[in-house]
Amino acid sequence: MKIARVVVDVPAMQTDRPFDYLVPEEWEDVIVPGIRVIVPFGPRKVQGFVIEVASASEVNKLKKISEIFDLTPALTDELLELGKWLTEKTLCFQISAFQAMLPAAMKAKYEKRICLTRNSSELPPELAVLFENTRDISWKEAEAHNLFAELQKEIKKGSLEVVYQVAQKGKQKKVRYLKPAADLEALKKTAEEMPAQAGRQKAALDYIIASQKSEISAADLKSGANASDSSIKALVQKGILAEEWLEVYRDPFEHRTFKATENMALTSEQQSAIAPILDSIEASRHDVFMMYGVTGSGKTEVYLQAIDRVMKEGKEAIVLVPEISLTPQMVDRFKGRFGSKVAVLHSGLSTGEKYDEWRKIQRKEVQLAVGARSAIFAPFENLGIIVIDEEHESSYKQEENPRYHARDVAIHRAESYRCPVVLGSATPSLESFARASKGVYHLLPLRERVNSRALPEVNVVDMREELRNGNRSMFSSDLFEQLQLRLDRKEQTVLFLNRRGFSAFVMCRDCGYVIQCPNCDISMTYHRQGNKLKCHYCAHEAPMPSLCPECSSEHIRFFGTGTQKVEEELAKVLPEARVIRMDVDTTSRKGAHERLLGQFGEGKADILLGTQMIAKGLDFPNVTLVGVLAADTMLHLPDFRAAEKTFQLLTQVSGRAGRHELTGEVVIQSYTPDHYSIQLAKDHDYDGFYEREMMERKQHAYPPFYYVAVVNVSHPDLLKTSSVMETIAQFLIQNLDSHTKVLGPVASPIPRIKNRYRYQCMIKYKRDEKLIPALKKVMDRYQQEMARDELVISIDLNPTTLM
DNA sequence: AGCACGCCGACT
DNA sequence: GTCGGCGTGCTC
Repeated sequence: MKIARVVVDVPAMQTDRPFDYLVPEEWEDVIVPGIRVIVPFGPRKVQGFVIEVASASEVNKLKKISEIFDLTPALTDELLELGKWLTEKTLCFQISAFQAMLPAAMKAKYEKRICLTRNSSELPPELAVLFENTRDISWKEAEAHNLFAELQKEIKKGSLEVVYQVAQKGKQKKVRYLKPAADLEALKKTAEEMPAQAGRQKAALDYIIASQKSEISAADLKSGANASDSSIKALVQKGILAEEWLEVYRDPFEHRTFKATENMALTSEQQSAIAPILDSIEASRHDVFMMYGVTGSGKTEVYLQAIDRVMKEGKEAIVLVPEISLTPQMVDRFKGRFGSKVAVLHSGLSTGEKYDEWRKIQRKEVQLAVGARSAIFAPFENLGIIVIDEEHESSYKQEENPRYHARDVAIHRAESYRCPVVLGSATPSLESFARASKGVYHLLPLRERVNSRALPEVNVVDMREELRNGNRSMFSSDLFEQLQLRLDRKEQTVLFLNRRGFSAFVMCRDCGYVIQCPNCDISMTYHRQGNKLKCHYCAHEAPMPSLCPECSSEHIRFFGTGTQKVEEELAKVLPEARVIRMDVDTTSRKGAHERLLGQFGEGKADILLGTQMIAKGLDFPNVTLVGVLAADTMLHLPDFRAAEKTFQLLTQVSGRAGRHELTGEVVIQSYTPDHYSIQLAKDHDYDGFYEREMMERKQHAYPPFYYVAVVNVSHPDLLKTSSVMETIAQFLIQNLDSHTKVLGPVASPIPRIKNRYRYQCMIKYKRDEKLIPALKKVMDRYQQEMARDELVISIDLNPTTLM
């Protein structure tokens, strides 16, 4: 008998290995690597992935696979290999890697039920009641009745049985279709012979005949022929129509049309950028290209034409975009060029919609997947190119296990398919640009804008100066004048507020007391709606006090600037301006994003005010002014990428102005206007920034000169946390290469979240063979404590944030 | 992760 | 004597 090696859906260190199962003979042909199965595991049943089929096992008492979950493998051989690679690269469980590669709808759902084996009359009366109308009840229901002892007795006796059900979270959507049992001619005859009182039924048949279709959905029949359920039922019962449930895709773009576009003529610069890409497509060569092009230099057109070539060769393509729901304009461009050959995967879709888009890819009904980070796992089997737009974006790094970076996954997959990867950005990450400079990646510069428009002029305003001149408002006189000017000229403005690390905290002006979350060492954020305080880390809420809890002073109020406050302020100083505010509060509802942007695009507002989410990809011709209210808020975060992130953000935001005929201007307000990241962003000088920042990184031994790994420890007890971290740090110092630096341990930048204390230590290394084994050993050493105690240890190789 | 098994304290 | 508390270890 054949043996299947199965990785079970139990994310724990002890079960992070394959278990062997017997393959029942009738399934020998179906059970192949990548198939999901249900297997008995201890007393229960769990889902598992078959990763290998063998002919012998070292274990002698094997159990049989109980059920098959897939007819076609959920994971291709390539993805199975990729999963193994992910496991090693990110130190996650194999099962977590597999699950990360599949849509959430495919995750298993478990239910424990109690089932009647014989007759309810055999049960004691208090139990018999529960099984009066049903043969099985859920365990939870039984638990609620508090009849444990009785249940246990009956289970032992055998009149009741515990069953473990395994299902999938997401379902396929099915729609009822009706099909004539005979051919059309016969149907015509049947319709004519219909008794006179069956008018509705005849109408339905006539409608089907007129439609000329061999099958018709029940919904169509109801609305088109005004047929009722009863008349349809009658026709089915008479055997005239046959009922059939067919799978349909949920279409997230049902009510959208996309304007078809054709390849555009390329500028000479675009041509020299695309030539080497086409070359490596033709030669089936794996190359990584760093397409470094200023905003408006036409990167997307290059992607589109390279993809077009790939598709003409019968191959497939993946395009990653930062967070696609933020840039409907991007979807439009791909859908416009490739129409129904595109699957879109992004967070704005429901799990069901994502599942359907994924299955289009699996069934090879599309050749292009456009999506956010996880779209990198699109189950294509003949990839011809992978494009990562805005390559520097931090959202390409997953912040939960498996902590992978989509760029690394892309390069690994492209190696297997011997196809090119194109990284595009106006502000490449230092890591990628350094590789391009060294010749590891091919640099493709696009230095001109397609429409030859000059980049917008950027003014940096020193807010300290404003304060000295007696301007205490959040708008500098320069920004205010410019705003006024746009209003007069009927042009639009984008106002950007970077809220990170700068939300509205509440402080007492008399004693300086700042209200903090009782569970987290972080100040609470003031929310205007409901006059409430909220903790952004644990969602704890508290009413806004009218007196200081510390000194009972009345002078307690909120500081800092939120978008709501800016909106109020705008209403005061520019009452005639129409403002659209975009932040978490106004965009939480589905489709709110598109709606608000649509309104702004139609000119229904003068000012678009928002947070990070408006920094990306917006392209409105009438926007001629971009204001950045506080440029330096994230400059002071404890993060070695702070300067890089600031530069990227400012450059990106500036790119929103004057993209078309009208020239644009940018006003950046800052309390540290001389910082190089701000000054160089003002001059649109990426090369200058790159050189300057590389010096900093070299001096402080940060990436790209060193790799960084961070070990995080958290526990409800402070002493426990620090002592575990200390032990780990000592162990690492003793067991790593002598060139490797172990820094810390220190308390994390946010020392406590949800009543758990947090410590971390940073490892800087160049090449250290001992690192992964040492980290594995650490996890191994603490696995028991992590399972029993509340200890959590997490490891992030190449973190993008240290918070 | 679940779940069973097993070894100690406080009860009818 | 037994019920049930949770620490320990296993799952093909």
